[in-house]
Amino acid sequence: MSEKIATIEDVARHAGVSIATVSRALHKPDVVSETTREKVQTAITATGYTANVMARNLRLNRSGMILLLVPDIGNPFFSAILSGIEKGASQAGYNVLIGDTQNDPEREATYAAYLRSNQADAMILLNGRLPASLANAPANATPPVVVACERIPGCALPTVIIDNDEASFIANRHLTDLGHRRIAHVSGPSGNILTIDRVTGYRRALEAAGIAHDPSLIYRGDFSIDSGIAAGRALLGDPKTRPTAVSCASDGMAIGVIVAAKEYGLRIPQDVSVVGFDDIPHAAAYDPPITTVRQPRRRLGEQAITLLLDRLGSKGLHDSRDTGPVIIPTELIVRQSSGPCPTL
Amino acid sequence: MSEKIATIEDVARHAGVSIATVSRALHKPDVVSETTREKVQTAITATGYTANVMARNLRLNRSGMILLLVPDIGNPFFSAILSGIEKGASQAGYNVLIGDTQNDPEREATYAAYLRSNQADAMILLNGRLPASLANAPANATPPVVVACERIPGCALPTVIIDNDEASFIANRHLTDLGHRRIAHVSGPSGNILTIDRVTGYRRALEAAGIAHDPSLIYRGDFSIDSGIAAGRALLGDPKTRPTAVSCASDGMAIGVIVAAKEYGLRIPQDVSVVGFDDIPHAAAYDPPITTVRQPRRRLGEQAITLLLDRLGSKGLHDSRDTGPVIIPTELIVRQSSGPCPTL
DNA sequence: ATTGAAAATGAAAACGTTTACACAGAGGGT
DNA sequence: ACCCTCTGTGTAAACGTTTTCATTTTCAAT
Repeated sequence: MSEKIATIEDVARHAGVSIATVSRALHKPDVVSETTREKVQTAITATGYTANVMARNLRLNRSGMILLLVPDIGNPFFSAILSGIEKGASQAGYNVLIGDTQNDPEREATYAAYLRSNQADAMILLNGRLPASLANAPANATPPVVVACERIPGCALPTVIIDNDEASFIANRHLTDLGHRRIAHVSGPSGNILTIDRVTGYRRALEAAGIAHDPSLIYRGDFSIDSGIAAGRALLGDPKTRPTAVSCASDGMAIGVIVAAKEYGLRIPQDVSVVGFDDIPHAAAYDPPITTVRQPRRRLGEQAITLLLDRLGSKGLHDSRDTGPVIIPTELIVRQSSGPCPTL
Repeated sequence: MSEKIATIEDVARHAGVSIATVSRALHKPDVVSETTREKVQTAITATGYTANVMARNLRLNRSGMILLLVPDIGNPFFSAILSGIEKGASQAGYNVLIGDTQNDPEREATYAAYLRSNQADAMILLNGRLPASLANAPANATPPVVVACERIPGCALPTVIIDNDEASFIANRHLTDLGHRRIAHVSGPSGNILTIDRVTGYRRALEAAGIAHDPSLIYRGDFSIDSGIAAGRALLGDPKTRPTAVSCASDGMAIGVIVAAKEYGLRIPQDVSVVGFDDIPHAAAYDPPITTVRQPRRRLGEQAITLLLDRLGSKGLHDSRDTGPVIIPTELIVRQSSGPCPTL
């Protein structure tokens, strides 16, 4: 009595037609006669038939799966991006398989192999590193891969990013505009392209204001709250060398810097201004609300999947002559963690 | 010159053996002779062969996919749970397909159909609702489904949860122990089982302290920061009726309540104590650091996948006589948002 | 009636695997 | 020499679809 699952053959037998007709009734209804279509329809409901997707995919040589490589699902930063991608993908009939790479190149390679083994039709990279198997792709037929979130230097794949350099420039210019001249920067981990671009923007802004670069004012964090606390303690401990403003490469680190500042009894923004990056939901609810660069993460995800679907839609030869990356605009959100430079 | 992908047949031809032997060399190495194994091995590297997973899955009638239904990927609350599940699944050779249901029963049904159509071997429910197709499953052979995060009343499926009632009881007893007698509760949306259980714990704690229940002290939120702000404004506006403590069903709402309290110039915890729920990373870095119930989310995910893999491992008949849900212990983390009841 | 095109259907090949079955050769015991 | 067991391999059948191609049916125009 073990409920065997119905196959297309069961439907065919039940409807008194061939399996080919059943298949056609489902996928090319216009080519099959009204009456048979109905017979098939009733047979389907009678048997409770659901097409075996794997068999179909084998035949069609596709998987209906889009592979999404993220460095860490646990990081809420990616949540909204995922959400945007998932929405677009499911509208187009694709499923999104999320691969958590933990920044491990081996895991990245494992997942990238899914493309070859037909487990995925396409891939979106959120982790800013190109799996080795893609690195030496022929230039005239790029694989169906889109890079999002972090640009990969020297990589011709379609890319969607924000202009980190410019966004950081604007955030730091906001501080120089407020009269600050001793401005520290808490960056991301070294090697990270985000880190590099945001440091560049920071330095450009200071230079534009005629401020000499002081390497001791750059603290290397890792985007986490804890590293922000460490940065704050390191930068704000000595009243003699203390900057009057700190720009951070993430909101989490900005929060950490503020926590450390409060430990020293410093008031934000009267004694020290702090700006963050990303505009996570908690930035607005913090005390004080944090001035930050809003990064439209959902939009970024949507753009990425749009780019990919375009790519998949137009089957055929694909030139890697890239039209340049798609740039999602950012916005400086001024809240109360930044204010005029205190007069000494 | 379009790089055709190598099949098992290419390997066989290249190695001068049959495809059966190639397959065996890969999956049952002990049954094939040393020399042929080597020949096959070199042939594989020579051709760059990767097995077509879809063909294998069709043959084996499995998908290697575990479907994970979440109400909203965009919600960082789930991030750590996902992460725990993903870890366990990938160790066992499964992939995790995340289905974002947006709390839409139709989408839930769509995804649940994946089980029938062989797109997924098993399912984990994080959304606290049983898709209709599973509701009337035969009692002696439950489908390979595990419920996590929210228990589903009257559902015999394997379940892993925290004891929300008891956790909420302990959080609120913490407040009564501090001498508070007028304690408000900011709950989740109505109908939600988490809401119900946490309200129950709240009421039990007050009752245990001999405090009469006052329905006007329960405010219905939706777990978000904004709803917490609204709750705070509603509860703390009138000095005459103001509670001295507020317990919240999420950390986000606790943050919102604190934001509102500060608007009224109230000090935390001198004027009003606030406790949260979940222990999200931001709870510890808030000002003041928030007393809350730590929910080991990663552990919860790990338990869920463990349960599921057990279930998958022991193929055969499965009795739905449930051994009762697995309960993950919680922990009250006392920080500085809660303190003694102010003497009037 | 006959023809011929158009419409509807069925038979069978393919997609790339795994595996049940059969079979050949190699020893080892009588 | 014979039989018997092992070991290693190949043949071919499945898995459930989609689709090409050929065939049948329909039906309007002669």
